[in-house]
Order: sequence, then structure tokens, then C-alpha cells
Amino acid sequence: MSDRRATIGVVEESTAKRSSRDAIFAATIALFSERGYPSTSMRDIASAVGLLPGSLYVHISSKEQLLADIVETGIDRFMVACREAIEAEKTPAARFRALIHAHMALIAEDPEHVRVALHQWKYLTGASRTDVMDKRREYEGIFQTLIADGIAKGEFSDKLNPRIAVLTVIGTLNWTSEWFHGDGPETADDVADDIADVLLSGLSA
Amino acid sequence: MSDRRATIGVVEESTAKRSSRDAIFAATIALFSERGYPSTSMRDIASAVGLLPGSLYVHISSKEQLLADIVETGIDRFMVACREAIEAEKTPAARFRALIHAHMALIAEDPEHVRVALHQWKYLTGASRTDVMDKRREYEGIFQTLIADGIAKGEFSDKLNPRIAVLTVIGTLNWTSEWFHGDGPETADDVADDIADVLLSGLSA
DNA sequence: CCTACCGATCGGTAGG
DNA sequence: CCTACCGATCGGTAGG
Repeated sequence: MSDRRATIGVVEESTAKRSSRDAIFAATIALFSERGYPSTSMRDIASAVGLLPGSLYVHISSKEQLLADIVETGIDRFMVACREAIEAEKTPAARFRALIHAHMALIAEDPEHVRVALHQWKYLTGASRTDVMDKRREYEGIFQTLIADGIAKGEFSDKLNPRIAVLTVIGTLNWTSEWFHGDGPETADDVADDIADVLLSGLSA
Repeated sequence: MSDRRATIGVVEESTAKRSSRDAIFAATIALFSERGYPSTSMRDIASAVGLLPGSLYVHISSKEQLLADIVETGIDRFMVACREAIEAEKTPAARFRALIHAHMALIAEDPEHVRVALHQWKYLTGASRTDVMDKRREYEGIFQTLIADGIAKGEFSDKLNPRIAVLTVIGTLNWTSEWFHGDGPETADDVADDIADVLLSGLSA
């Protein structure tokens, strides 16, 4: 009986901590996305979740670790979604389109989180910084491989500079989080198809 | 004689002030581009130019005004270069290519200044902030008009979403300042032609 | 352009 | 989770 109560007590306490932590994460993502990491103070975050500044440190270890956790979960979602998109299709063009759909779906789901992951990682130092840079390179590698594969299979043009083609695609996708927020009349899938059309067909008539 | 000396004195003093101001601008651009506006302190800037922190205020009025001046001159260079590119060519496709060449030439000339103008304007407040936002809209309007014109003249495809086409081009160009620095084997003109090829022809074979 | 300094704010902690 | 506080650093200024 006392065993059972104690267990329930522990479960409830850990659930409360989890939801506090989640609230801190959500508020921090909104603030980092709007003002940027260096201009957001721990006092800003505390007042957004209704705590006093010092109390934040019950749930997190440091401001930078908070950023690292947010960036890492954001990037990991991209990697998972990308791999699923690649595996779901066989031909380079279909995979390319699926990648863009996955990208836009993630932005529609949580545009602020994506923006923090894309822009605020620059303020990380040490191991978490190199981790992020490695994962970004891995992400770009997915497009490099895909485009090289498409050229090899004759689906993509061999008259283009493949490195520049990759950078064009990545630039386009990175920019989407600045103007697409998931609201508005167009769905993520609509926008993804339009972007894929532009990148695959080009502007010329 | 005393008149003449006094005049020379004034000229020399103002020249010295100008070069101090220029040194402050150059050092600030490097720092803002590397660490961002909020994480750069006036003490960082002062020590980069060999002054004590308080002495900076002989040459500038505030940290934010310093940012505003840097961003404004950066954007103005873009507007001037864009207008020249548009006027130099007649057909939409040629104008499009000329715009990309102008863009890459500016980055090659001063990549750090471009990066500050593109990213750090977010930390401006009040009138300078709305000024910048207006100019950015004007800049995007150049591409909107150009693409609409190209479609109307049958040079660009009427099967694409023109708004998405504009955002694809702008995303691609904004991203160039992250990877092109004017060094390396490829010239700004080489890269500009490759980018124009990708955007005009598309990836598909 | 320096000396000397201002009040405000920062991330974070000890102890309860 | 709060009270109370730490040393460090911030942008900026008065007076010379």
C-alpha cells in the first residue's frame, strides 16, 4: 500500500516536471524564433512560463543546453522525415518531390521550431555545435546523392553544375521557413508541388 | 596665411575622422557578420579598432544607428546594382541573368557586408526597421515584375506558380552569401551563370 | 580620444 | 519552486 502510493507519487512528480519542461521548451522556441538566442534572456523565458528566473534551473541546466536540445530535436526531425521520403519512392524525381513535401510538412507542423533549428544553431559552441554542423552536412549530402543519382540515371540534366544545383535546392528550401507558416489558403502539399515544379522544370517556357 | 592653415587643419581633422569612422564600419561589419549584432559588444568593436569603448561615441551615435547605417548602405548597393542590370538588358531572360550576375558580384566584393544586410536588419527598431522592410519588398518586387513580364512575353513558362517562382529565386540568391565568398577557383560570373542555368532550365533532363 | 564611471541587466547559484 | 543574491558585462555619458 505505501509502496503503491510512493510509486504513484513519483510518477505524478515526474509527469509534472515533464509538462513544466515542455512548457519551457515551447515558450523558448517562440522567443528564440522571434528575437533570436542572444537577445532572449532567461528572465524573458521565465516570465513566459510563469516562473521566477532562478526556478528555470530546476528543469534545465543552462541557456545554451536549452538551445542545443531545441536545435537537435529540430534537425533530427528533418533527418527522419528525409529518410522516410527517400525510402518511400524509387526514382530520383519522385524522391525529390517527396523530400520537398516532407520539408514543407515539417514547417507546417512547427514553423518556429524549424526557424530556430535553421538559424540559431550558430550560437552553439563546443560539441553540440560540431554535432549540428555534421548533421547539416549529412542533410546536404542527401541532396548531393539524389541529384548525382538522377543525373546518372538520365532523369536530371547533365548540363548543369551539380554542386550549384544542390545549393539552389537547399537555398530554396531553407528560405521557405521565412514565408510559409502553414496557415493561409495553400496547404503544405500545394506549396511543395509548386516548388518541385519550379525546380524541376525551370522558369523558361 | 593663418586662414589657410586653419582650413588645412579642418580638412585634416575631418579626414582623420572619416578614416576612423571607416575603420569602425569595417571592423563592425566583420564582427556583426561573424557573431551577430546582439552578441557583439561595443567593447569588441572598440578593441578591434584600437580605441577605448567610450571613444567610439565620438564617431557614432549609438550601436543601433551603426547597424542601421551598415544595413542601409548594403541594401542600397543592391538596389543600384539591380536597376543597372535591368536597364542594361531588354529581354526578361537576359535581365534575369544580369540580375544574378549583379548579385554575385556584390557578394564577391564584400560578402560580410552582404550577410549583415541580409540577416542583422531584424534587430533594427522604429523607422530604420520599416525603411529596410520597404526596401526588401521593393527588391522582391523587381523579381515579381520581371517574372510576370517574362510570362506575358512567352519567355517564361505559364504553367508555374509565379509567386512560388519568385520565392524560389529569392531563396536561392539569399542563400548564396552563405557559401560564396569570392575566393575559390570559380569567379562570381561563373557561379552566376551556373545558377541562372539551374533556375531557367530546371533539374529535369 | 581618454579617465572614470553610471544604472541596468545578464546567466546562474546557495540555501531553504 | 522561491528568496536573495553573486560577479560580470552591457550601452552609454560627463568632464576633461
